[in-house]
Amino acid sequence: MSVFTAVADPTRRAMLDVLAEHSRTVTDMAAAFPTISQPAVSRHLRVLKENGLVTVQINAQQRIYSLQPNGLVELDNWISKYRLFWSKRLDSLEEHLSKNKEEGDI
Amino acid sequence: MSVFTAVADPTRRAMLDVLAEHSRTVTDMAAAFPTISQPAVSRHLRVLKENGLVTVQINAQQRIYSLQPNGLVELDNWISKYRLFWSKRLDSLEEHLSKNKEEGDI
DNA sequence: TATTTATATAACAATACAGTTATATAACTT
DNA sequence: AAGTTATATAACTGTATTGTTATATAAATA
Repeated sequence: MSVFTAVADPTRRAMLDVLAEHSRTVTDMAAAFPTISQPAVSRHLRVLKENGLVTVQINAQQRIYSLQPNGLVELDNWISKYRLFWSKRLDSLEEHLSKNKEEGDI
Repeated sequence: MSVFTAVADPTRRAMLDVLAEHSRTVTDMAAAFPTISQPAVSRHLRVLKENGLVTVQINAQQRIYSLQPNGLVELDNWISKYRLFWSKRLDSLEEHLSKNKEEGDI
């Protein structure tokens, strides 16, 4: 699986959002996602871990999961190829707008 | 389906790469992806279109697909929330490195 | 030591996804 | 008009994904 697949799931994206606030144990995460079972939470966390999106610290029986956005850097690098395209598009829009500013005919 | 799911598929990401060079007809795209059938190509293009990643122009029987990275802007906005995190991490790494520069004990 | 707490894994069911072949649709060409 | 070209859709298959419940594992507590 890739980091693209990892963030394709809306529950996992929500989990990253929650972990962005602060690190949490599995039990805390399960409480934050009451619509799914604890095993489902555990498996989502495993996927996030396997893709470098979270790290785990052991504390007695607890596992404390923390955001670790390494995997997102990879995603960001991929997107950066395309960033050029939308800045181009915005440039030509701006150009168009400024050209037609006086004419009010956008 | 979301733009996250749209780019989760490696074939669709490759298609975006190809379209980033220049716009192409479905036949051209099918030629660029000889391992999958034309209907499969058509469906991938449909998914990309539904998620604002490509646009279509009609020319007789041909459909000319072009890169239209609107959907990627959405993805980029989502990531930007986390960009803060890895710049933080890099900052503390840099801090650590400069602190220990003279000591050679990274 | 027996019980409780915290988490992970196994086994399974339902759904989603990507691919296939066959075929429909629409426009151009002869 | 008949045939060809370009693309999309339908129907189906295999596999992946996500969820469930039951259970295993390991550490803390009584």
